[in-house]
Amino acid sequence: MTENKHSEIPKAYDPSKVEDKWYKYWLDNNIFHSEIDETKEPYVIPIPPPNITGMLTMGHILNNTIQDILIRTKRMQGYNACWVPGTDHASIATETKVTKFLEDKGIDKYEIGRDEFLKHCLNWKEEYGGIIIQQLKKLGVSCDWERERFTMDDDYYREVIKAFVRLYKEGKIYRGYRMVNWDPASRSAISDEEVIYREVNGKLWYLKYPVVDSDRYLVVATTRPETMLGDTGVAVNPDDERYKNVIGKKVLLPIAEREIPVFADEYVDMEFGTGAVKVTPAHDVNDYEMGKRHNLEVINIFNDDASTNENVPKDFQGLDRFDARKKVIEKLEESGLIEKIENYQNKVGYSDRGGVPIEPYLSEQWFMKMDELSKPAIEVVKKGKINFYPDHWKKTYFHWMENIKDWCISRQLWWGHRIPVWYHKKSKEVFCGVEPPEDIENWRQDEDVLDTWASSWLWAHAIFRTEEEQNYYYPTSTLVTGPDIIFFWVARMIMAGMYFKKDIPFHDVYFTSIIRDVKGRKMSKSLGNSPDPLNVIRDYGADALRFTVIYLAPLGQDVLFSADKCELGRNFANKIWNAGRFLLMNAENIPLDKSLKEKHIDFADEWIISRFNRTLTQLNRAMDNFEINNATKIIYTFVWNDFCDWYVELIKNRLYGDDEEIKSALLTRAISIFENMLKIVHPFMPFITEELYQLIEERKPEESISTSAYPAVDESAINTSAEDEMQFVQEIITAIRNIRGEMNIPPSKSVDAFIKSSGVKDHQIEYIKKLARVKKITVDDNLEKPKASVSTVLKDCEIYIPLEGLIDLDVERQRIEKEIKRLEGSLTGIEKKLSNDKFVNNAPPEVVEKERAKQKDWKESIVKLKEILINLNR
RNA sequence: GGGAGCUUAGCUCAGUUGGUUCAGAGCACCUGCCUUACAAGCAGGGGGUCAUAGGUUCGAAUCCUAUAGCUCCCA
Repeated sequence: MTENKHSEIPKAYDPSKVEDKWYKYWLDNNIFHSEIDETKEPYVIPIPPPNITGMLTMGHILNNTIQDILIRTKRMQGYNACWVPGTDHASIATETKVTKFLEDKGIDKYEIGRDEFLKHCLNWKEEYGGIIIQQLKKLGVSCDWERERFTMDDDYYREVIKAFVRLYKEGKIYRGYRMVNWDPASRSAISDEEVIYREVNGKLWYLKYPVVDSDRYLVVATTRPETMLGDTGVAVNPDDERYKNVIGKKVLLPIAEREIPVFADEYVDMEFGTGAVKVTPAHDVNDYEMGKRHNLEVINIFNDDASTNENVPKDFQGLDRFDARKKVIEKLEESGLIEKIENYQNKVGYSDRGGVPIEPYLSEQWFMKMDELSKPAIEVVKKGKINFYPDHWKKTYFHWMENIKDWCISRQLWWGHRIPVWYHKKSKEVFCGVEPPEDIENWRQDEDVLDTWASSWLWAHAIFRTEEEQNYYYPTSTLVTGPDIIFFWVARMIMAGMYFKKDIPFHDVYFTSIIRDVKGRKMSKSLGNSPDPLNVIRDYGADALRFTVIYLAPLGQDVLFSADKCELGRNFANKIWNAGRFLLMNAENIPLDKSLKEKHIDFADEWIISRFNRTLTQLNRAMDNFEINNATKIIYTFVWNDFCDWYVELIKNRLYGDDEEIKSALLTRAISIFENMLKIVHPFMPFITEELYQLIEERKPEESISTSAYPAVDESAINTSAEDEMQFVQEIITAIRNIRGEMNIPPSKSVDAFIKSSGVKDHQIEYIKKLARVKKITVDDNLEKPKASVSTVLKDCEIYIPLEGLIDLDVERQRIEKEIKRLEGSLTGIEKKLSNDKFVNNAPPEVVEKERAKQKDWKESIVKLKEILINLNR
């Protein structure tokens, strides 16, 4: 036993005194580090690398808590647990941030040039990029920090380049002049997945285009009047009677003063606007396709920042696209060429990162062919080699995979993996290689970098540096991530795994909930509704936050979170703390003796051991099915209801008795059960459990609960008869407490009880006395109801509490009548059922039997209660 | 337009294979308690036609269909 004075253990658990100490201890003892060990099965989690520009959010808390619970459980279960942490370089986000950072200092990115800018990026990463990692440590996560990776680490960088070169050489990557989603803010292309559509209240302008050699106008409706400067045609539906006579004619495009053709195309929707649409091949995907079909001229009117270029009339050049819109409208209005303006709601694509509307823009980009890459990735999920939790995400996955389009992987940015392609300055030869061409002075490297996801899609294997490590740790075990990146990352990682490693990247994918505020709104900085997790940890403790957030997060459901909900976890931590405090304080006076652990066992001990093993069975099943939320509830119920509410109370009689050996045996056993309980709580609440584990006895310096053996289920300890007996005793105690409550008898006042039953055994009586605060209990199968007593009827058991002078006959009558009414209601239901031949004949015999037994019990109880009612005045 | 998820106590949510031990938990509420682990606590209590309407079944919160409302994804 340790020398600590347990009576000095504070009454309330204070996480701030505990958490940092144990995190340091775990790191100092290298408990989270994994090395190849062929004798052990690896269990591996690749962290979803947070963005280096990011700060810890509640989403990260949930996500990483789940990962930590999984990895800590497996570690204790003897797996070679390896959780690889890291960050991703977040090309656009970081470049935007650093550009802004430099601007604030008066430095222009384009003036200092690429190399200088990249130095600033690295500096910025050194300074700020590790913040989120430091924040994560406060949560207690057991990542293998020695393995921390960054998507721009030299060797990771090389992996990305090697992957590009291989895909290029195998014909999976090509360069093409295409219409892409252009983000004018970052002046870069982005992928389809990075476009988010927002409903906006816009306008629909009806523009009048004069028909050449005629006095009529053709009216076109558009949401983007400024693009008219790039119109090169007007389209109508071939079946549209209204316009049959203008097909083949020309209209004079206002402002630009250009004659453009009117043509027919099936694509045109007769119902939209006037049925005639302006066609701008350079700035609309559908118009581009139409333009190709009809050989229209393609006039690009925008620079890469979406300002108007030299292809528009002088007065209109150099304007931002929204200023250009104003000016076009003004000009057309002056000329009387606007028929009308309607309010119009439509969806506009915005850049996920840049936050501005994207511009469909023609440019030279690099693409990855996805059709063949997707096939094996679809297979492995279909065949169940990879499982999704919740399973229904498969549908979303398949839908996207089966309609997959080529992936635009080039970005016009500097921060990222630069495309390993060189163009010969004279011969225009193209070279692609991991190493640059030898006569580098004759070559010019492609300016673009790769989409960040084209680096992080290699994460599951590229986090391991050597071939041996990849062979041992890959495929990884479980990926825990948000469903919002199912396409960006999960799907692409599966494709990368199948392509580069010929094997799945992970076996299970757990899709987490989305954390919202109490009103169900998404957490956002602008709303200010996102609590800072570090403040929550400071106020409630990391364990409380972890437990609460998991308790609130059922699989596949959103979580409505506010910091004060952490009282749940804090109170639970305090409950565990005080249970430990109780046991340890007793251990100051009662010597512990492990040789006595199996001695002096009575049914209460058998019951709690049985309950523990049953709980463990349920817990294991929940964890196997990734029902982590359910797991917290199973643990909570056992700890609070079974162990604290009942078992701790049940052992007090014996613990305060005279038999020293029994006391020793009992306390040793209780502490041993408590210690096992701590172990199953530990993955959820690592700090408090380590603290208590270390207080229980002097441990060796490296002996942590984190690496202790997880309890195994002992089937033989599951004892149904002890559980039944305990349930009977609990019912009696609850019944007496109920009477006390209803009769307003304070706890300080003890009562006597008469129990008419043949089922109550002598050894149960002391427990009933203690827990129901009864002074004297008389048990007799034939006893008469004592005078002036309150009664209650249980199955095979009547209880009388004499309360001379305290009984209000009306209250007592009402109490009994209410109980009779309740039972009669149940009885009516069951008798209806039993009188139905179809039920009796069709239902399984054991169900019918069960119903009959219930019917009998309730009938008997009603008879007894009625007797009591009749004799009430006696 | 296509798809996914949700609707159970005042609030937030559990409820695995249909069977009155399955109508539950936490919070909130009411009553009584500072009972030598814990007032961040203990004991007791009230509260729900399981969104609506049909259907399958001996039996439906649970399975099917339709409707309404909310959330999200894709086009």
